[in-house]
Amino acid sequence: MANEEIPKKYDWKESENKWKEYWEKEGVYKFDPKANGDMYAIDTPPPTVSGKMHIGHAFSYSQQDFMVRFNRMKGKNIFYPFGTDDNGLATERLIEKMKKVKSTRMERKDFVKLCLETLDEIRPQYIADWKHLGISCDFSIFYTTINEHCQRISQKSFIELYKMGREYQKEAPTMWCPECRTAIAQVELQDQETPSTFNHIIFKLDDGKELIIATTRPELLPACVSIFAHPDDKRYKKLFGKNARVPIFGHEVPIMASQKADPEKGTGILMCCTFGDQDDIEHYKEFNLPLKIAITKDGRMSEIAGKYKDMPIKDARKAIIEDLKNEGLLLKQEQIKHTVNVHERCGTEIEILETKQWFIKYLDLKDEFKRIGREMNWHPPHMRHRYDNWIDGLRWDWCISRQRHFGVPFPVWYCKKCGEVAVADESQLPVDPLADKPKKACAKCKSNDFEPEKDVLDTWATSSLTPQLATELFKNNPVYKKIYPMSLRPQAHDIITFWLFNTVVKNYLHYKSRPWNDIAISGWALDPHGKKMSKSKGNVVEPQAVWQKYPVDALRFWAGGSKLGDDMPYQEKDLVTGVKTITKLWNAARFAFMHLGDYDPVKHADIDLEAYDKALISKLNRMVKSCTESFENYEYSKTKMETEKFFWQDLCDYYLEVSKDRLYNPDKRGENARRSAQHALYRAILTTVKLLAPIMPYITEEIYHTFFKKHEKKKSIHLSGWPSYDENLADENAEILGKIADFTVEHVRRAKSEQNISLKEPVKRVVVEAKISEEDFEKIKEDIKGVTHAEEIVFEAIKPESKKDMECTIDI
RNA sequence: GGGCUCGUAGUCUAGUGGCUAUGACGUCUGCUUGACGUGCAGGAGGUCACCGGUUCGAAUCCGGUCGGGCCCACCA
Repeated sequence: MANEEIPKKYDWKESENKWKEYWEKEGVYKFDPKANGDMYAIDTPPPTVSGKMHIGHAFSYSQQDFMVRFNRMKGKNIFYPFGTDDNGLATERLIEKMKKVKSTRMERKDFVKLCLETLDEIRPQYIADWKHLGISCDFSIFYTTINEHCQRISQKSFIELYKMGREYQKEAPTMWCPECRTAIAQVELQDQETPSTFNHIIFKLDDGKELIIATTRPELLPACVSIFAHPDDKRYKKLFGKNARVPIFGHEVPIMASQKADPEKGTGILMCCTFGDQDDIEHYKEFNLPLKIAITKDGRMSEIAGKYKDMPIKDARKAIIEDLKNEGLLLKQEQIKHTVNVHERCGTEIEILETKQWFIKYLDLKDEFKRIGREMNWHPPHMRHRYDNWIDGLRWDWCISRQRHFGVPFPVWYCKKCGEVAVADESQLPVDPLADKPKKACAKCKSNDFEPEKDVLDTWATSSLTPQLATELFKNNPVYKKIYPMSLRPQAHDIITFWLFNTVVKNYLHYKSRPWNDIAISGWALDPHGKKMSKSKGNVVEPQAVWQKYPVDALRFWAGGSKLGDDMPYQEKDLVTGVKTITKLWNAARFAFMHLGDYDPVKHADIDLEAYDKALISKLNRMVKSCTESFENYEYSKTKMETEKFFWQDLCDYYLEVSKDRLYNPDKRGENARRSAQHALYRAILTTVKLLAPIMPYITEEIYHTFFKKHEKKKSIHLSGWPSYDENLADENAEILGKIADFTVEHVRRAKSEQNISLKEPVKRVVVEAKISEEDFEKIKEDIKGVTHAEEIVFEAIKPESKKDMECTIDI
């Protein structure tokens, strides 16, 4: 391109649209199953299609993309699929709202169909945000966690684990959300601090004596089945074996001893209800207590609550407290704050109900899961502790059935005659038992009369299969074997216990192997004050609004500023810095090419370099080495920092200024001096742009095409190869000379600044003292003279034994 | 209560034993330097949370204290 055609300003909006389209049209990120090079396969997190991309997504997806782009430039064969997560409650709610329907009033098949159709409509717009962010996925390797492909894999997984004996169905106390009316798993619990009242309630003994029990949940009184105190508690020892009468409800319950009772807590004596908490379940099992259910699946009082029947839990609590007061059975009330478990989707306090559910048995495998955890490389390493910590705290088998309408159906029927479980045949997957029939008669009694399972699978039972959902798209291709285990699982730290752990579980159960080699855990984007963003606080920043105002590259540049795993405050000023860097890159490249003229990197490859240029190339070469190492270690922020510093300080502030004399005045300095500068400029700008390409894909592509493509010939900078370290370019001596030159320039600049005079003003005399030979100094003398506009430069050698290394005196 | 993690100029941040503690933003003073004023040059600004220890030497290692964050547990 001729100089006059190069625009003075970089138009980022135009550039973004142009390259986004070009990358797609040219298949720059297309996976090639036949390509050479080591495989680098990414288990891309499928974002929930029912939401909008938020700044946290922009943050963490940018970070994973840096690493992918680096590996692509390194020549690896990139398998980078994209999926959307549209399974589960979030989608169900969205479709109900959008289409004004109630899923429960529709046939499951019809509702699922409506979901799939609606999702197909809204998905392209949603994915467009990810494309705009510059994520270099091959978007044609695509799955949605609810489509037929995924349903088939998910159901197949269920069938396999069932046949292995890892899945069982059981009537058991289960965590239940009365709002969503479904069983949930331990991982879906969330803590919430809630104000509550500690009620001291009077129970009567046979002999008329009173027993004071403190509880926050008096509505569970009808479900009270026993009373416990610590075996050594002197206050209650004599009561063991006796009965107490439950106030209002009047039934008698035994008073027993339990190690779990804490004499220090409350009144030291507690009531056991079926069920209020974990301990109740354990007491229920240990003492073989009766089952009294006070709460129904929709969060109301059951029949045993008598006159409180059908009341919502909280109303019943109030009414019972009122009645206790009236009967003089409420001794006192204390206001307390305590944390309760709520359902993470809806914030409703969970209940423990006895229901029939499907479970994956895995508590016996804790050590194996931890072993697999140690087999993988965690970045940063300490994130593995969260994983171990979670496994240590696991107390429930994985409940995988949900009493919902939308999701992957259980491929299961029950024989009406004998109750035997019939699982679907693999050939009929995906299957909906509500509409389809088993292929064979009942294995036990040969009956053909079946009852379908209505429940759907937990959404995590499917999303824990993302390595399979993606790789099985290439099941019939020889490359299939090379993709698994995948190279990388990138994700944020909040779902280590959900997605990451569950994926390890499924992959272990199916293959006894780890799903990935590396794990990269991103942090969160925080508000400018380091606080978590949330809609209720009103401090949410939308990436769509950001890239209206700033280039996407600037947003990614910000995301590249934090170490992997660290949270990062979002500050608009960081975007401004990004914009400045983009402008500076554009201008520096423009400057370089204004002066490159007929320079040809191939034809002029054997140029005899000037000392100052050798210094630059040597430094650049060292930087390539350390940037590569940083990237290989997932430390993209180090690469960014180092490159940025080199570019801004070494290259722009010093090199470009020093080289001007040679570029503008070839008559004075000679043809070789000019060619040498051209060579250094070409290499330095190209290398810098390549090092920043993973972080800022748009501006670097623009610069590559505008200036370098005619020489470099690759169709994209992102396929142009990562710069390689060349030992032969290391030149320690040249770097020392470079340092002396820069030191001198700095001193002259300071002297001029102190005198408030322009940098282009000449100075009379500069005396440089350094520990080099006169001969070596001659190699940089003209460069120093050119940039400082010194009329006279005098050199004095410092003796090797002297303490100081260099000195500079200026005579203005 | 347990695990992990962090505490560095007004703000964000680099730095895991060794020159005068890094960079950016902000601030102050200059400079219309033939790429860029979205720029250039220069300056001011820090008891590296606190206490103690190891060491010739500590922001960095060890112990403790205080404070923030995340996860888990408890929820009588």
